[in-house]
Amino acid sequence: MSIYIEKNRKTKELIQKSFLQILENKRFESITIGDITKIAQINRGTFYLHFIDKFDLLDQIEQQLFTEIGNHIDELQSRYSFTHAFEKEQEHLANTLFSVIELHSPILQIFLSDHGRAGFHIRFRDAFSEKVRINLEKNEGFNAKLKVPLEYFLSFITSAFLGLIEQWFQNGLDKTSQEMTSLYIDIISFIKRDKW
Amino acid sequence: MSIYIEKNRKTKELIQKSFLQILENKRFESITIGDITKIAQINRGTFYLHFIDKFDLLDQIEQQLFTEIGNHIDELQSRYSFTHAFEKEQEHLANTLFSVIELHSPILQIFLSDHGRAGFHIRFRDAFSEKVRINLEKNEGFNAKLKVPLEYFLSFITSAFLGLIEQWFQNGLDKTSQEMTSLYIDIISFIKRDKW
DNA sequence: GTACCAATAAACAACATGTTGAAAATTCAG
DNA sequence: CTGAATTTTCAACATGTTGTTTATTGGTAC
Repeated sequence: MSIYIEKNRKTKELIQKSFLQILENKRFESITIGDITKIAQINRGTFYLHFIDKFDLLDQIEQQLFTEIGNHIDELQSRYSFTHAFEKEQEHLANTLFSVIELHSPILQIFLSDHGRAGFHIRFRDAFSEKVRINLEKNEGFNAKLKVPLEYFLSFITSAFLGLIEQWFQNGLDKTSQEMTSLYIDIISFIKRDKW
Repeated sequence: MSIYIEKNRKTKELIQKSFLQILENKRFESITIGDITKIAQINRGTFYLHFIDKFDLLDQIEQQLFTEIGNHIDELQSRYSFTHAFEKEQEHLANTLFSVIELHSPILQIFLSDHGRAGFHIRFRDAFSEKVRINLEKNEGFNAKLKVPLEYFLSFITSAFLGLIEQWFQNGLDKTSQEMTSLYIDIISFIKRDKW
Protein backbone atom coordinates (compact mmCIF):
# COMPACT_ATOMS: atom_id res chain seq x y z
CA MET A 1 0.00 0.00 0.00
CA SER A 2 2.61 2.51 1.10
CA ILE A 3 4.65 2.24 -2.07
CA TYR A 4 1.66 3.55 -4.07
CA ILE A 5 1.36 6.62 -1.90
CA GLU A 6 5.05 7.28 -2.31
CA LYS A 7 4.93 6.76 -6.04
CA ASN A 8 1.93 9.00 -6.38
CA ARG A 9 3.64 11.73 -4.38
CA LYS A 10 6.77 11.45 -6.47
CA THR A 11 4.91 11.74 -9.75
CA LYS A 12 3.04 14.78 -8.48
CA GLU A 13 6.28 16.34 -7.35
CA LEU A 14 7.87 15.54 -10.71
CA ILE A 15 5.08 17.34 -12.53
CA GLN A 16 5.44 20.41 -10.32
CA LYS A 17 9.21 20.43 -10.73
CA SER A 18 9.07 20.04 -14.50
CA PHE A 19 6.48 22.80 -14.70
CA LEU A 20 8.59 25.24 -12.70
CA GLN A 21 11.56 24.40 -14.88
CA ILE A 22 9.63 25.35 -18.01
CA LEU A 23 8.21 28.45 -16.35
CA GLU A 24 11.72 29.89 -16.14
CA ASN A 25 11.88 30.20 -19.91
CA LYS A 26 8.25 30.37 -21.00
CA ARG A 27 5.19 32.38 -19.97
CA PHE A 28 2.54 30.53 -18.01
CA GLU A 29 -0.08 31.42 -20.61
CA SER A 30 1.70 29.61 -23.41
CA ILE A 31 2.78 26.49 -21.53
CA THR A 32 0.75 23.42 -22.52
CA ILE A 33 0.08 20.24 -20.57
CA GLY A 34 2.05 18.49 -23.32
CA ASP A 35 5.11 20.64 -22.62
CA ILE A 36 5.02 19.62 -18.98
CA THR A 37 4.50 15.90 -19.45
CA LYS A 38 7.17 15.80 -22.16
CA ILE A 39 9.77 17.18 -19.74
CA ALA A 40 8.50 14.97 -16.92
CA GLN A 41 8.53 12.02 -19.34
CA ILE A 42 5.08 10.81 -18.37
CA ASN A 43 1.88 10.32 -20.31
CA ARG A 44 -0.26 13.38 -20.78
CA GLY A 45 -3.21 11.58 -19.23
CA THR A 46 -1.26 11.07 -16.03
CA PHE A 47 -1.24 14.79 -15.49
CA TYR A 48 -5.02 14.78 -15.08
CA LEU A 49 -4.82 12.19 -12.31
CA HIS A 50 -2.99 14.72 -10.18
CA PHE A 51 -4.38 18.09 -11.27
CA ILE A 52 -7.62 19.38 -12.78
CA ASP A 53 -5.81 21.62 -15.24
CA LYS A 54 -2.75 23.85 -15.37
CA PHE A 55 -4.47 26.53 -13.31
CA ASP A 56 -5.02 24.03 -10.52
CA LEU A 57 -1.34 23.09 -10.78
CA LEU A 58 -0.26 26.70 -10.28
CA ASP A 59 -2.81 27.25 -7.51
CA GLN A 60 -1.45 24.29 -5.55
CA ILE A 61 2.16 25.42 -5.95
CA GLU A 62 1.17 28.94 -4.93
CA GLN A 63 -0.67 27.68 -1.87
CA GLN A 64 2.28 25.52 -0.81
CA LEU A 65 4.59 28.49 -1.25
CA PHE A 66 2.46 30.76 0.95
CA THR A 67 2.24 28.09 3.64
CA GLU A 68 5.98 27.50 3.60
CA ILE A 69 6.82 31.19 3.67
CA GLY A 70 4.30 31.81 6.44
CA ASN A 71 5.76 29.04 8.56
CA HIS A 72 9.28 30.31 7.99
CA ILE A 73 8.34 33.80 9.06
CA ASP A 74 6.57 32.55 12.19
CA GLU A 75 9.54 30.40 13.07
CA LEU A 76 12.11 33.14 12.67
CA GLN A 77 9.90 35.61 14.52
CA SER A 78 9.33 33.28 17.46
CA ARG A 79 13.04 32.95 18.09
CA TYR A 80 13.16 36.63 18.89
CA SER A 81 12.42 37.70 22.44
CA PHE A 82 9.96 40.55 22.43
CA THR A 83 11.57 42.88 24.90
CA HIS A 84 13.29 45.22 22.49
CA ALA A 85 12.58 48.78 21.50
CA PHE A 86 9.93 49.21 18.85
CA GLU A 87 12.40 50.31 16.20
CA LYS A 88 14.47 47.22 16.84
CA GLU A 89 11.42 45.04 16.44
CA GLN A 90 10.61 46.70 13.14
CA GLU A 91 14.13 46.11 11.99
CA HIS A 92 13.97 42.50 13.06
CA LEU A 93 10.71 41.94 11.21
CA ALA A 94 12.17 43.50 8.08
CA ASN A 95 15.24 41.33 8.34
CA THR A 96 13.08 38.24 8.85
CA LEU A 97 11.06 39.03 5.75
CA PHE A 98 14.10 39.71 3.57
CA SER A 99 15.72 36.48 4.77
CA VAL A 100 12.67 34.38 3.98
CA ILE A 101 12.29 36.06 0.60
CA GLU A 102 15.89 35.32 -0.23
CA LEU A 103 15.33 31.68 0.66
CA HIS A 104 12.39 31.39 -1.71
CA SER A 105 13.73 33.76 -4.35
CA PRO A 106 13.95 31.24 -7.21
CA ILE A 107 10.22 30.63 -7.31
CA LEU A 108 9.22 34.14 -6.22
CA GLN A 109 11.22 35.75 -9.00
CA ILE A 110 9.32 33.75 -11.58
CA PHE A 111 5.92 34.23 -9.97
CA LEU A 112 6.37 38.00 -9.75
CA SER A 113 7.63 38.28 -13.33
CA ASP A 114 5.55 38.38 -16.50
CA HIS A 115 6.03 34.62 -16.78
CA GLY A 116 3.81 34.14 -13.75
CA ARG A 117 0.10 34.56 -13.28
CA ALA A 118 -1.83 37.82 -13.19
CA GLY A 119 -2.69 39.06 -9.73
CA PHE A 120 0.03 37.16 -7.91
CA HIS A 121 1.57 40.29 -6.45
CA ILE A 122 -1.77 41.18 -4.85
CA ARG A 123 -2.29 37.74 -3.33
CA PHE A 124 1.31 37.74 -2.12
CA ARG A 125 0.98 41.21 -0.64
CA ASP A 126 -2.21 40.24 1.18
CA ALA A 127 -0.42 37.33 2.82
CA PHE A 128 2.39 39.68 3.73
CA SER A 129 0.00 42.27 5.13
CA GLU A 130 -1.37 39.80 7.61
CA LYS A 131 2.08 39.25 9.17
CA VAL A 132 2.79 42.96 9.31
CA ARG A 133 -0.63 43.72 10.79
CA ILE A 134 -0.07 41.32 13.65
CA ASN A 135 3.27 42.90 14.34
CA LEU A 136 1.95 46.46 14.24
CA GLU A 137 -0.97 45.73 16.51
CA LYS A 138 1.38 44.55 19.23
CA ASN A 139 2.14 48.25 19.55
CA GLU A 140 -0.71 49.37 21.77
CA GLY A 141 -2.37 52.58 20.74
CA PHE A 142 -1.19 52.15 17.19
CA ASN A 143 -4.67 52.29 15.75
CA ALA A 144 -5.44 55.40 17.77
CA LYS A 145 -2.40 57.27 16.46
CA LEU A 146 -3.09 56.27 12.87
CA LYS A 147 -5.64 58.58 11.37
CA VAL A 148 -6.12 56.77 8.07
CA PRO A 149 -7.90 53.42 7.61
CA LEU A 150 -5.58 50.57 8.56
CA GLU A 151 -6.09 48.76 5.25
CA TYR A 152 -4.71 51.76 3.34
CA PHE A 153 -1.66 52.04 5.59
CA LEU A 154 -0.98 48.32 5.27
CA SER A 155 -1.31 48.44 1.49
CA PHE A 156 1.05 51.38 1.42
CA ILE A 157 3.80 49.89 3.54
CA THR A 158 3.63 46.30 2.30
CA SER A 159 3.58 47.43 -1.35
CA ALA A 160 6.60 49.61 -0.68
CA PHE A 161 8.32 46.60 0.83
CA LEU A 162 7.37 44.44 -2.10
CA GLY A 163 8.72 47.15 -4.40
CA LEU A 164 12.12 46.86 -2.74
CA ILE A 165 12.00 43.10 -3.18
CA GLU A 166 11.15 43.39 -6.87
CA GLN A 167 13.99 45.84 -7.39
CA TRP A 168 16.27 43.47 -5.49
CA PHE A 169 15.29 40.69 -7.89
CA GLN A 170 15.67 42.96 -10.90
CA ASN A 171 19.23 43.72 -9.76
CA GLY A 172 19.94 40.01 -9.65
CA LEU A 173 20.00 39.76 -5.84
CA ASP A 174 23.00 42.09 -5.66
CA LYS A 175 22.72 42.47 -1.87
CA THR A 176 22.44 40.24 1.18
CA SER A 177 19.25 40.25 3.23
CA GLN A 178 21.18 42.15 5.90
CA GLU A 179 22.11 44.84 3.41
CA MET A 180 18.51 45.03 2.22
CA THR A 181 17.39 45.57 5.81
CA SER A 182 19.86 48.44 6.18
CA LEU A 183 18.68 49.88 2.91
CA TYR A 184 15.09 49.73 4.13
CA ILE A 185 16.00 51.45 7.39
CA ASP A 186 17.91 54.12 5.47
CA ILE A 187 14.92 54.87 3.27
CA ILE A 188 12.58 55.20 6.26
CA SER A 189 15.11 57.48 7.97
CA PHE A 190 15.44 59.56 4.83
CA ILE A 191 11.68 60.02 4.59
CA LYS A 192 11.55 60.98 8.27
CA ARG A 193 14.39 63.46 8.18
CA ASP A 194 14.59 65.14 4.82
CA LYS A 195 12.43 67.17 2.53
CA TRP A 196 11.99 65.29 -0.71
CA MET B 1 -9.97 56.77 -49.69
CA SER B 2 -10.63 58.37 -46.31
CA ILE B 3 -13.76 56.33 -45.70
CA TYR B 4 -11.68 53.13 -45.86
CA ILE B 5 -9.28 54.41 -43.20
CA GLU B 6 -12.25 55.35 -41.06
CA LYS B 7 -13.91 51.99 -41.50
CA ASN B 8 -10.70 50.18 -40.67
CA ARG B 9 -10.18 52.29 -37.57
CA LYS B 10 -13.75 51.70 -36.39
CA THR B 11 -13.48 47.94 -36.74
CA LYS B 12 -10.19 47.92 -34.86
CA GLU B 13 -11.76 50.01 -32.11
CA LEU B 14 -14.77 47.68 -32.02
CA ILE B 15 -12.49 44.71 -31.48
CA GLN B 16 -10.66 46.45 -28.63
CA LYS B 17 -13.92 47.54 -27.01
CA SER B 18 -15.48 44.10 -27.24
CA PHE B 19 -12.35 42.54 -25.82
CA LEU B 20 -12.29 44.88 -22.82
CA GLN B 21 -15.95 44.16 -22.23
CA ILE B 22 -15.25 40.43 -22.03
CA LEU B 23 -12.18 41.00 -19.87
CA GLU B 24 -14.40 42.36 -17.12
CA ASN B 25 -15.93 38.94 -16.56
CA LYS B 26 -13.32 36.52 -17.88
CA ARG B 27 -9.57 36.02 -17.39
CA PHE B 28 -7.37 37.05 -20.29
CA GLU B 29 -5.90 33.55 -20.48
CA SER B 30 -9.21 31.89 -21.20
CA ILE B 31 -10.62 34.41 -23.67
CA THR B 32 -10.63 33.09 -27.26
CA ILE B 33 -10.56 35.01 -30.52
CA GLY B 34 -13.99 33.50 -31.15
CA ASP B 35 -15.33 35.07 -27.95
CA ILE B 36 -14.18 38.48 -29.11
CA THR B 37 -15.45 38.32 -32.67
CA LYS B 38 -18.77 36.93 -31.50
CA ILE B 39 -19.36 39.96 -29.27
CA ALA B 40 -18.06 42.34 -31.93
CA GLN B 41 -20.28 40.56 -34.48
CA ILE B 42 -17.54 40.30 -37.05
CA ASN B 43 -15.94 37.39 -38.82
CA ARG B 44 -13.18 35.63 -36.95
CA GLY B 45 -10.84 36.13 -39.89
CA THR B 46 -11.31 39.90 -39.65
CA PHE B 47 -9.58 39.86 -36.28
CA TYR B 48 -6.38 38.71 -37.95
CA LEU B 49 -6.53 41.64 -40.38
CA HIS B 50 -5.98 43.96 -37.42
CA PHE B 51 -3.97 42.00 -34.86
CA ILE B 52 -1.40 39.24 -34.93
CA ASP B 53 -2.97 37.42 -31.97
CA LYS B 54 -4.63 38.22 -28.68
CA PHE B 55 -1.31 39.10 -27.07
CA ASP B 56 -0.74 41.74 -29.72
CA LEU B 57 -4.22 43.07 -29.01
CA LEU B 58 -3.46 43.47 -25.32
CA ASP B 59 -0.02 44.94 -26.02
CA GLN B 60 -1.51 47.63 -28.21
CA ILE B 61 -4.19 48.53 -25.68
CA GLU B 62 -1.57 48.65 -22.93
CA GLN B 63 0.70 50.87 -25.01
CA GLN B 64 -2.16 53.25 -25.83
CA LEU B 65 -3.07 53.41 -22.16
CA PHE B 66 0.46 54.32 -21.09
CA THR B 67 0.69 57.01 -23.76
CA GLU B 68 -2.66 58.50 -22.78
CA ILE B 69 -1.89 58.46 -19.07
CA GLY B 70 1.55 59.95 -19.67
CA ASN B 71 0.10 62.77 -21.73
CA HIS B 72 -2.55 63.47 -19.13
CA ILE B 73 0.04 63.69 -16.37
CA ASP B 74 2.25 66.01 -18.40
CA GLU B 75 -0.69 68.21 -19.20
CA LEU B 76 -1.92 68.52 -15.65
CA GLN B 77 1.62 69.08 -14.36
CA SER B 78 2.37 71.81 -16.90
CA ARG B 79 -0.58 73.86 -15.73
CA TYR B 80 1.08 74.20 -12.35
CA SER B 81 3.54 77.05 -11.87
CA PHE B 82 6.67 75.76 -10.24
CA THR B 83 7.20 78.38 -7.60
CA HIS B 84 5.72 76.57 -4.65
CA ALA B 85 7.28 75.01 -1.61
CA PHE B 86 8.61 71.50 -2.12
CA GLU B 87 5.92 69.90 0.01
CA LYS B 88 3.26 71.64 -2.04
CA GLU B 89 4.82 70.35 -5.23
CA GLN B 90 4.79 66.82 -3.86
CA GLU B 91 1.18 67.21 -2.93
CA HIS B 92 0.34 68.55 -6.35
CA LEU B 93 2.09 65.65 -8.08
CA ALA B 94 0.23 63.18 -5.89
CA ASN B 95 -3.05 64.85 -6.67
CA THR B 96 -2.27 64.84 -10.38
CA LEU B 97 -1.52 61.12 -10.29
CA PHE B 98 -4.66 60.24 -8.34
CA SER B 99 -6.77 62.32 -10.72
CA VAL B 100 -5.36 60.66 -13.81
CA ILE B 101 -5.75 57.23 -12.25
CA GLU B 102 -9.37 57.96 -11.43
CA LEU B 103 -9.96 58.97 -15.04
CA HIS B 104 -8.57 55.67 -16.35
CA SER B 105 -9.83 53.53 -13.49
CA PRO B 106 -12.15 51.27 -15.55
CA ILE B 107 -9.32 49.80 -17.59
CA LEU B 108 -6.68 50.01 -14.86
CA GLN B 109 -8.85 48.05 -12.43
CA ILE B 110 -9.08 45.19 -14.88
CA PHE B 111 -5.43 45.28 -15.90
CA LEU B 112 -4.24 45.22 -12.29
CA SER B 113 -6.62 42.40 -11.35
CA ASP B 114 -6.11 38.69 -11.91
CA HIS B 115 -8.08 39.04 -15.15
CA GLY B 116 -5.21 41.01 -16.64
CA ARG B 117 -1.80 39.96 -17.76
CA ALA B 118 1.13 38.95 -15.56
CA GLY B 119 3.72 41.63 -14.99
CA PHE B 120 1.44 44.56 -15.73
CA HIS B 121 1.97 46.13 -12.32
CA ILE B 122 5.72 46.22 -12.94
CA ARG B 123 5.42 47.82 -16.36
CA PHE B 124 2.92 50.30 -14.97
CA ARG B 125 5.13 51.12 -12.02
CA ASP B 126 8.13 51.66 -14.28
CA ALA B 127 6.17 54.20 -16.31
CA PHE B 128 5.12 55.85 -13.07
CA SER B 129 8.68 55.91 -11.74
CA GLU B 130 9.83 57.94 -14.68
CA LYS B 131 7.38 60.75 -13.90
CA VAL B 132 8.30 60.73 -10.22
CA ARG B 133 12.02 60.68 -10.97
CA ILE B 134 11.77 63.79 -13.11
CA ASN B 135 9.87 65.53 -10.35
CA LEU B 136 12.30 64.52 -7.61
CA GLU B 137 15.37 65.56 -9.57
CA LYS B 138 14.03 69.09 -9.85
CA ASN B 139 14.96 69.25 -6.18
CA GLU B 140 18.65 70.05 -6.40
CA GLY B 141 20.85 68.11 -4.05
CA PHE B 142 18.28 65.34 -3.81
CA ASN B 143 20.67 62.68 -5.00
CA ALA B 144 23.33 63.86 -2.56
CA LYS B 145 21.00 63.60 0.44
CA LEU B 146 19.73 60.18 -0.57
CA LYS B 147 22.16 57.53 0.62
CA VAL B 148 20.55 54.55 -1.07
CA PRO B 149 20.55 53.82 -4.83
CA LEU B 150 17.90 55.90 -6.57
CA GLU B 151 16.28 52.91 -8.25
CA TYR B 152 15.54 51.35 -4.86
CA PHE B 153 14.03 54.54 -3.50
CA LEU B 154 11.90 54.95 -6.62
CA SER B 155 10.70 51.36 -6.42
CA PHE B 156 9.86 51.87 -2.78
CA ILE B 157 7.84 55.03 -3.17
CA THR B 158 6.09 54.24 -6.45
CA SER B 159 5.12 50.77 -5.23
CA ALA B 160 3.72 52.31 -2.07
CA PHE B 161 1.73 54.70 -4.21
CA LEU B 162 0.50 51.89 -6.41
CA GLY B 163 -0.47 50.00 -3.26
CA LEU B 164 -2.76 52.86 -2.26
CA ILE B 165 -4.29 52.86 -5.72
CA GLU B 166 -4.95 49.12 -5.60
CA GLN B 167 -6.57 49.47 -2.18
CA TRP B 168 -8.62 52.35 -3.54
CA PHE B 169 -9.84 50.11 -6.35
CA GLN B 170 -10.48 47.24 -3.94
CA ASN B 171 -12.68 49.57 -1.88
CA GLY B 172 -14.69 50.38 -4.99
CA LEU B 173 -13.30 53.93 -5.40
CA ASP B 174 -14.81 54.97 -2.08
CA LYS B 175 -12.92 58.28 -2.05
CA THR B 176 -12.34 61.22 -4.38
CA SER B 177 -8.85 61.85 -5.75
CA GLN B 178 -8.65 64.83 -3.39
CA GLU B 179 -9.38 62.60 -0.43
CA MET B 180 -6.79 60.10 -1.63
CA THR B 181 -4.21 62.88 -1.78
CA SER B 182 -5.01 63.84 1.80
CA LEU B 183 -4.79 60.23 2.84
CA TYR B 184 -1.38 59.97 1.19
CA ILE B 185 -0.15 63.12 2.96
CA ASP B 186 -1.48 61.78 6.27
CA ILE B 187 0.43 58.53 5.87
CA ILE B 188 3.69 60.32 5.09
CA SER B 189 3.15 62.58 8.08
CA PHE B 190 2.42 59.61 10.30
CA ILE B 191 5.63 57.88 9.23
CA LYS B 192 7.57 61.07 9.86
CA ARG B 193 6.13 61.81 13.28
CA ASP B 194 5.25 58.62 15.06
CA LYS B 195 6.86 55.44 16.15
CA TRP B 196 5.18 52.53 14.44
C1' DG C 1 -17.08 50.67 -65.79
C1' DT C 2 -13.06 49.21 -63.85
C1' DA C 3 -9.80 48.98 -60.29
C1' DC C 4 -9.60 48.87 -55.42
C1' DC C 5 -10.50 47.84 -50.50
C1' DA C 6 -12.51 46.06 -46.21
C1' DA C 7 -14.99 42.47 -44.52
C1' DT C 8 -17.06 37.85 -44.97
C1' DA C 9 -17.76 32.91 -45.52
C1' DA C 10 -16.06 28.49 -45.58
C1' DA C 11 -12.62 25.22 -45.31
C1' DC C 12 -7.97 23.59 -43.73
C1' DA C 13 -4.10 21.49 -41.12
C1' DA C 14 -1.94 21.72 -36.81
C1' DC C 15 -2.25 21.52 -32.26
C1' DA C 16 -4.33 21.46 -27.31
C1' DT C 17 -7.73 19.73 -24.31
C1' DG C 18 -10.09 16.55 -21.29
C1' DT C 19 -11.97 11.76 -21.14
C1' DT C 20 -12.12 6.79 -21.37
C1' DG C 21 -11.34 1.95 -21.63
C1' DA C 22 -7.55 -1.17 -21.88
C1' DA C 23 -2.98 -2.48 -20.23
C1' DA C 24 0.89 -2.73 -17.10
C1' DA C 25 2.74 -2.74 -12.48
C1' DT C 26 2.24 -3.65 -7.63
C1' DT C 27 0.21 -5.67 -3.48
C1' DC C 28 -1.32 -9.36 -0.74
C1' DA C 29 -4.17 -13.46 0.60
C1' DG C 30 -4.15 -18.31 0.32
C1' DC D 1 4.22 -19.08 -6.04
C1' DT D 2 -0.07 -17.83 -8.05
C1' DG D 3 -4.12 -15.44 -9.13
C1' DA D 4 -7.30 -11.76 -7.85
C1' DA D 5 -7.66 -6.98 -6.51
C1' DT D 6 -5.89 -2.47 -6.65
C1' DT D 7 -3.39 1.39 -8.46
C1' DT D 8 -0.89 3.75 -11.97
C1' DT D 9 0.06 4.52 -16.68
C1' DC D 10 -1.02 4.88 -21.35
C1' DA D 11 -2.86 5.16 -26.33
C1' DA D 12 -6.71 6.70 -28.74
C1' DC D 13 -10.80 9.59 -29.28
C1' DA D 14 -13.95 13.50 -29.76
C1' DT D 15 -14.03 18.29 -29.31
C1' DG D 16 -12.51 22.96 -29.66
C1' DT D 17 -9.01 26.69 -30.83
C1' DT D 18 -5.63 28.68 -33.77
C1' DG D 19 -3.83 30.94 -37.70
C1' DT D 20 -4.05 30.72 -42.80
C1' DT D 21 -6.08 30.60 -47.26
C1' DT D 22 -9.24 31.10 -51.19
C1' DA D 23 -13.24 32.81 -53.25
C1' DT D 24 -16.87 36.19 -52.81
C1' DT D 25 -19.73 40.35 -51.46
C1' DG D 26 -20.79 45.21 -50.98
C1' DG D 27 -18.97 49.55 -51.29
C1' DT D 28 -15.75 53.55 -52.87
C1' DA D 29 -12.52 55.98 -55.96
C1' DC D 30 -11.29 57.64 -60.27
